[in-house]
Parts: sequence; structure tokens; C-alpha cells
Amino acid sequence: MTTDKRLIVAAANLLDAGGEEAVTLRAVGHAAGVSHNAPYKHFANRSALLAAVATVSFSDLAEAMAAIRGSPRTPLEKLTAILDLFIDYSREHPARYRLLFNNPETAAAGGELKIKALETFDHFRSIVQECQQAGGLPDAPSETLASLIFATAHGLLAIESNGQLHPEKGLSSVKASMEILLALLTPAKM
Amino acid sequence: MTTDKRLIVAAANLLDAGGEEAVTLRAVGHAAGVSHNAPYKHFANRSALLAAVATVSFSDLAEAMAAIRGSPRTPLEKLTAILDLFIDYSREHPARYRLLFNNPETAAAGGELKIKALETFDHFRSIVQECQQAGGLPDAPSETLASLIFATAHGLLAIESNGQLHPEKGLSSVKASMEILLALLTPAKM
DNA sequence: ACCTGAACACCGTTCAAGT
DNA sequence: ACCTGAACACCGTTCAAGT
Repeated sequence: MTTDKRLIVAAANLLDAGGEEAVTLRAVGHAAGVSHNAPYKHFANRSALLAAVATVSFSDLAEAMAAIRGSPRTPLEKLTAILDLFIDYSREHPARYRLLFNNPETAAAGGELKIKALETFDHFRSIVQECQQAGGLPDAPSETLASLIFATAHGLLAIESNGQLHPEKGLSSVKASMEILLALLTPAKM
Repeated sequence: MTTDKRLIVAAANLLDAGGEEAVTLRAVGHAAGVSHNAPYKHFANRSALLAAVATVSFSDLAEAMAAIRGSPRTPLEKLTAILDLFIDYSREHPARYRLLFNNPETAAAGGELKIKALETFDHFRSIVQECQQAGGLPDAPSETLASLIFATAHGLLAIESNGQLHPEKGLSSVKASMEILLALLTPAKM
């Protein structure tokens, strides 16, 4: 594996294991078997290395979403699956989730990172559109509705981690709340 | 003004002006007219100082929400007003907003900070409940519904700042999307 | 009780130099 | 082309000392 890939992997592992503050260039270099400033030969600075981690992470997410999108399930099952994927990802990789969806620098990025992020969102939007065509979601621009649903999941995860979402019997509060939202949004069958 | 208050004000100003990274104890001390480690005589460490900033910020927010809650408006007008307050706050004080609603340390805090945060949320929940009683929102536990609406606003602000929310003609996208959500949630008049 | 200045460990970044 | 080690500026934190 080339040094730049090893640096990205090392940074991602440190991020998952110890949060963003644990991703020091010294630790990354050491984990990749190079000196503490070898990263500068591959990335402009620490932010650029984190952006590279975000880019590959978005790629992985987009790939998993594409698999769900192409699977033989009903649109509503796909929507539930993709929401679960997203929610599980945030629980299993909280610091990386923060880097992807809660980081001003990631947000301000352009280039490949932005493209991968938009790709990820488009898989989600497409599944929402399938649900609309199947009559399971109301008739609004799919992008607007997808933003709303995605934003709600994202926001619920945030307030859950803020301890402001009271747990409900057994079930994940976020998943339960998303089911309530989808139920409320489902057009009345005539 | 006592030194501890001056330190909190200085930290809040630095936060608003330059983001969290600008809140160094050296800069805070200098702005408050004391040495770079005088803060340690009033706060356990940098995190504790930021927690104090969060606490007074939540207090201010709760006060503004209480004013809306007690104003002579219809429940739906109050809900719109409180959502606008929240959205405007995030735009005018982005770094402070992040500290309040997007910070793992704030989330993990207890004590007065937690109390003030819950107080803020309860004003919101109460107005949602008023809307439900007026028939403008569906019949679900007010806490659950309030969490959903709050989470959606929070999430929309996040994806807007992530550049994933396309602007709509003139209006704030977040405010427009929230109106769509409320319209979709409004029970059909029979 | 409240504050200061020196000191320590750590970090991002730069630079001159090595192969 | 790729890497290393020393160095610099900056930061959070601690400590001994001052009033």
C-alpha cells in the first residue's frame, strides 16, 4: 500500500478510536511507519488529510447505499434500510460521522470530497423518489422531501447524543422517531 | 463586573468573532485584563469555561423563548416565531450555536448547563403542545413531536451549512422547508 | 482569596539536509 | 521523488511565588 493510503487508513483508525483530537500528525506518521512530518509530502496539512479521510468514507457510504438502492426490496423497505445504515454508522463511528456531517471544514470543501458527498445524498434522494412514486410519501420535490427526512434523522441523532431524546422501550429512539415521522408523512389511503 | 463574568464575556466574544479555535486561554485572559492563567482560578480548565459560556447562552435563549411563549399570539405563530429565533441564532452566532447544540462535551455535561438546556427545550415543547391542542399538529406525545420538529430544524441547518440544501427563491431554505414540514404535519381539516 | 511569570509537554508547521 | 531531524511558534496546564 502506498504511503498516502497508509496515512489515510492510520488517520481513520485514530479518528474512530480516539476522536478528532487523537488524530495528530505525529500519531498518524508513527502508525503509518513514517516520521511525524512525512504527511506533508502527501497532504498540504492536517485538514487536507482529514478531508481525504472524509472522501474515502463518503465513498464507502455511497457504495453501501448503492447496494441498498439496487436490492430487490420495496421502496419503503429500502428507505428504512438506508436510514438504519445511516443511524448505525453514526453509532459505530461517531467521530467519523462528525467529520462527515458536522464539520465546517468538510462543509466548506469542494473538489472530490464535495462530489462524493453529493453522490451519497443522491442515493438517498433517489430512494425517497421511489417511495413517492409508490405512493408511500407525499408529492413534493424529491430533493426537498429527501432533505427534510435526512435532516430529521441527522437532527435526531444530534439531540439524542445531546441527551435530549428520551429513550423508548427497547427500540432505538431515533429509529422509532423516524418511523413516526414516516407514518405522519404517509398520505392517507383513499 | 467580577473577573469570572468578564472571562465568560471575553470567551463568548472570541467565540463569536473567531470560532472555537480562537478561544485560547491566553486570548481570553488578555481580553479580560488578566494573565493567561488567571482563568484557572475561576474555572477548572478550558472546557469548564466553554461550559460556562454555554450555560449563559442557554439562559439567554430560554429567556427569549419564554417571551415568545407568553406573547399574545396564536400557537402556530408562536411556533413559527420560536423556529425563526432558533434559525436566526444559528446564523448570527454559528460557533456558539455549534457549542450549544453540536458539541460532545456540552452534550455530556450535567449540572446547571444540563438544566438550562432542558429548560430551553421545554419552552419549545410547550408551544408544540399548544399547537396540538389548537388542532394545528397531529396527536402524538408532545415531547416526541417536539423532538421531531426541533431535530428537523437542527438537521436542516446542518445540511444547509454543508451546502447540501439548495437555496429557494429569496426565502431562507431552512424556513421554507420547515413550513413544508409543518404543512405536511397539519392534520387534514374535516 | 486572587493573581503572576516561568516552566513543561504537546502540537502543527517549516526548513535544511539526506538518499 | 520521498523522507528525516531540528527548530519555531503556539497552546493547555502546573507550580512556586507574590499581595
